[in-house]
Amino acid sequence: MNEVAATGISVLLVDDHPIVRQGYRRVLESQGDLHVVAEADNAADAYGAFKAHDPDVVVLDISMPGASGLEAIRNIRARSPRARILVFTMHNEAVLVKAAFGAGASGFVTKSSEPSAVVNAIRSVARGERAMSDDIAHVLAEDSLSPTGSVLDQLGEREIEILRQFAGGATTEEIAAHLNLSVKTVQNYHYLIKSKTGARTDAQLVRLAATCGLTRI
Amino acid sequence: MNEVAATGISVLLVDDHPIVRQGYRRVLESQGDLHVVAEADNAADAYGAFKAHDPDVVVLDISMPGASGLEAIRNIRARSPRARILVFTMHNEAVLVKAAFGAGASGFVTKSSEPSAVVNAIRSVARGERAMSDDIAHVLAEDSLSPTGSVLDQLGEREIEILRQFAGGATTEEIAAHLNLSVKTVQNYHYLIKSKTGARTDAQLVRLAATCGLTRI
DNA sequence: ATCCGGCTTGGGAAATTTGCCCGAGCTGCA
DNA sequence: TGCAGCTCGGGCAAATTTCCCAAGCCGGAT
Repeated sequence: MNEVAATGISVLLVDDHPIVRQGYRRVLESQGDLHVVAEADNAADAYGAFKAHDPDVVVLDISMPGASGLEAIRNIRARSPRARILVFTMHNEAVLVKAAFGAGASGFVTKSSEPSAVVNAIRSVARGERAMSDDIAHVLAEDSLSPTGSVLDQLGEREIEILRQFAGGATTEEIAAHLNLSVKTVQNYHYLIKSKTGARTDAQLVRLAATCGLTRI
Repeated sequence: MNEVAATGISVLLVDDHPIVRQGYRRVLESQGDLHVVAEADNAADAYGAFKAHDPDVVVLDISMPGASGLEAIRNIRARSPRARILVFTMHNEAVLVKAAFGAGASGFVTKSSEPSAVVNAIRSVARGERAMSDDIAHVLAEDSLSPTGSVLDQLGEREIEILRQFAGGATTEEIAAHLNLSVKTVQNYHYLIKSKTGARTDAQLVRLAATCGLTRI
């Protein structure tokens, strides 16, 4: 195994914007101990690049077209449980953070973070530690992170079905009719799902459902 | 007037993500003829920085918190009609592009563009030419041919901005705070957007925004 | 110059939904 | 047997949505 700790930390950059990758690359390389050994611009290529270069840390933006970034995390972790993945995105929704950690991410920093915070997060993740930026810690703190895995694992069958129909665009009445439930019960499930997943908005719920593959858009 | 053509092109960078600015700065500086003379992380500061440094080109991301990026473009152009503004964002929706040029932008390139395309666009804009990346030209071309305009064409600028933030997961209060509007007004827009687009559900609204490229999931 | 229409901004009030409490029946499991 | 969790719904105050309206502004048409 090539443990490159002595020579620095090798990084695989995954982001769909070329110039953004280019910028990150320069910022990271200027640190001295960080070396970008490969890049990928989509989730599908990410695992191939990971296999080919065995980087110490994968830095990836989960908001990419095509397959979900969460999928990429699961993909890499499933076959290489040692992989250290740092999610680096502009989103700071608790549901996404939990989903990312649930999928196997080692860290989560937002693009609002100072560059120094980002590079420190990379170093932390490379050492095997968990890392997150201050704003993420805040949203998670208010949310009381549950130690269970994927967000959907917290949901029962009924809850998932209602979430699917809701994210698909169905109204509360339609869902109630489809499932032969009272409107009140559907409303309660709606609320329950929100509190379980930490979504504070219907829109966040739809995004969650989409990132979990519950609905396609 | 300090025409700095002989010594290169001075650039003001406006983007709300520190590390992204840092990255752009390094990419641009490495070109030799491009010099980042100032940065701003929000629309409000952008004009101040513009006045203070009189850059040849303003490179700005229109998807920022606070006042809309379009607002910033109008702001700068209103007081300095000579200003050259290059919009640089991940969004590629035709309505946004048209709105940006309408507000006075000189160019529009997406973050999907190759770095070389971006720096060439900056040079073109500095020479007073109009510039846009290939993908933008493509969406504009298709848009002009399409008999059935996008659903988003029915929406005004404010409505689009609010839809984007809503679909991104922001609450009504957050949107109101971002745009300096009353909660009531945001609620009214929310309703207005629904009736205009025919969406009967928040979830449908999010899906609509996603299929129009207003938000990424 | 004037009017018309659309955008933007908000008020008001009724209708609906949310947020969060509760209990009850069911199942599986220890 | 008992506990835990899912499913289902009642209740009720608080918040939001829904829909109507008005006023200012601006651009285009007359």
